Amino acid sequence: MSDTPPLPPTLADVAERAGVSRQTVSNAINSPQLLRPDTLSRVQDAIEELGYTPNRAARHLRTGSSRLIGLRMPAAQEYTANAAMDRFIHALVEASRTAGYHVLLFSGGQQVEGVRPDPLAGYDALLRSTAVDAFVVTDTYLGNPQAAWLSERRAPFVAFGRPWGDAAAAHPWVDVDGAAGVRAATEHVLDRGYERVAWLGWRPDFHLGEDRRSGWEQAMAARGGYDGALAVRTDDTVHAGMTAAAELLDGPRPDAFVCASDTLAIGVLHTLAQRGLYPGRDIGVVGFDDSQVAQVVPPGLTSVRQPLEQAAIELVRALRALLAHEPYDGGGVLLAPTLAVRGSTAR
Amino acid sequence: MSDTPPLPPTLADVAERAGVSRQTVSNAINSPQLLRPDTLSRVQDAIEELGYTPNRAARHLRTGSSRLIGLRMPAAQEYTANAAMDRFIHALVEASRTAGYHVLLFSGGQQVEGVRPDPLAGYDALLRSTAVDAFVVTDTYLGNPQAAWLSERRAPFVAFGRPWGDAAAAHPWVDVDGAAGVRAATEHVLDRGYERVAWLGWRPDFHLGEDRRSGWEQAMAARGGYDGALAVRTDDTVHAGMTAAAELLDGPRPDAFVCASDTLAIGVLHTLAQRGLYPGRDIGVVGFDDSQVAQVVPPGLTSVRQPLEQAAIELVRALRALLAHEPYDGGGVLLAPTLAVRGSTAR
DNA sequence: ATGAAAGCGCTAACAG
DNA sequence: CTGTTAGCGCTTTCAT
Repeated sequence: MSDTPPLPPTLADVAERAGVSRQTVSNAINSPQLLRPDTLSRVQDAIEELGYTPNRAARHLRTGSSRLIGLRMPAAQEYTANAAMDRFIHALVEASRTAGYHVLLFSGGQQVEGVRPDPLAGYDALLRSTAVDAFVVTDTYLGNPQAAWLSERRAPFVAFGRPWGDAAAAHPWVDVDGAAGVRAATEHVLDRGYERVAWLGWRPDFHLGEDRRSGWEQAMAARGGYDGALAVRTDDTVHAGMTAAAELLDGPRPDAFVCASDTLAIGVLHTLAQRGLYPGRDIGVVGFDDSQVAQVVPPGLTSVRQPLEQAAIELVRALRALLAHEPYDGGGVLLAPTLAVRGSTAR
Repeated sequence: MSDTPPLPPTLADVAERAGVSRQTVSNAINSPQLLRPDTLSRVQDAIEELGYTPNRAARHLRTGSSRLIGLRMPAAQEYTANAAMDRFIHALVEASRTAGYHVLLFSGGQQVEGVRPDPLAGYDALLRSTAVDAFVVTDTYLGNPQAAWLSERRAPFVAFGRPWGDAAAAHPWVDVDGAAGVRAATEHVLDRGYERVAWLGWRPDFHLGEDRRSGWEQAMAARGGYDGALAVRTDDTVHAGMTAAAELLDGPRPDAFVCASDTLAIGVLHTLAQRGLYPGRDIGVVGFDDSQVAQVVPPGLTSVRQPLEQAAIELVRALRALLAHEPYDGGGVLLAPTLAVRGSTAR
């Protein structure tokens, strides 16, 4: 470990070995059709023998493209079941790789007690230093300034999440149809023989939550079972889910809960456990996100699963179009979720 | 969205505005002590006004440092409770940021059916293209070729995980003392009044698992309760945990389980649920990793928590020393885990 | 089809 | 303390 690593070979090294000029090597890599077959293979052999890979800094400096996509990494939320970030990041890394990109992670800076972290921190510096070619923005709730701010600076970005309520938004986006997922979940529960299906959702200031709620309402109305008293909106915590479930069970007596998140659904499971009720057999429960928690908690939590791998592929596709300066058609991509059925809806 | 974004300002722009040469601006950024206070503040004002940030590609090309740390992102393991990656990545991003680094994520390539993915894929290309300054390597089980391979090429890297059994390994590492964590967990269980404490671990070919097991053995022996029949080694799946727990309950009748992972502990909870036994009150259960699952599953799973934030800080510290070519003292950093106590060990 | 020259933005070395 | 010069490795004209 004492001496320094050998310097990687450069274009010039390859050129010398192949007996051609540096430009010819560059062409062999970037425009191979310009070379005569024999020259090309001679150069390729030299590249192979030397283990040559173009220097990214030089290429970046020259072409202006870093082949890096920026993604802001939010702090892991503990004591919730929102564990989808893992899967999304991996999917994005994979999808980026096939397009010749890597993912650069950054964070919004230290969480200071009482001070709301600046969601723009990080974006600006990366943009001005040309560290990334584009961003993938994940938290696009209404009022989040990122999209507007990035648009203003004409920074290339694609959002995972619709520009809720912002009709003026003019950036590409990919999202999952939560309403359809909840509708399918509600229909599944009704098909299983549960009748009084409650909705356990978020406070109405999130469009995302209201969208999901509409799926429940549609399914219930279509079967003639809609009852507004069966819908509750609360915070996205296990404790809030527990409390809301207890109140519903004491009031309008639902026999199933469709929830806006796995976190809320877990809250329901807590209340059932306290009352000696068994998920599935006694009360049906459905979550949203197909977290690891849903997958392993006894007896298995039925949950709406987002197609994150597909979403990542669509995001990268949109990014490539954006970076190739293809005209943006103004539309987004809406993907259909699936339902992972488990013990909590087994009667 | 039609015209191109304005080009970021360069050193020359700042120099012109401040009425100095480019080099002086560079000095103002990299060696401010060389400038006269008034010149410095004039340059700083110009930087501020123009919103200048050094171009990373140019800096990288010139200095040879990308200020990027490479981390391989493994695929999320579904149907397990091993959700610590999220937390670790965020911690690493945070720690890197304070040191002026960003994290570049890459993956080992597509998982092909039946073909074991090459753990070296990705490392080589990033190294030769000088895309990253160093790597953080996370899966350092014995027989994993990454460490040896990287050492051989003199690639700077730090491992999160000890070089188990490889006495020749000469790279910096940071790890968590699993044995101590399990020992504390076992003592906690004994203190709570459980007596026949079983060990539910992994197959013995992983040093990591044997290390954790030794913590259980030590604690049991110290209290005079050691019984080899109470130890089981199996695969790290929920199902294996279920089966092993059932067999133990039918055989040597333990009244508590200390497990090598939250995944196995969840398996125990499944078996308890099937038999109408209540975690904590009837049978104590402890997991390892303090996953989201442990945090939210009713009635809460007591679990050994790795200090990942601290680990990330130590990893970055080691990385900085390595990149500054400080002599490596040959030692590693071993961190003490904590125990998150929850309902599954409440009597 | 191949080669020569220029320059992306920055910093290290040196001159004033 | 400040300015000049050179060059990191690559790609993009433009000649040949």
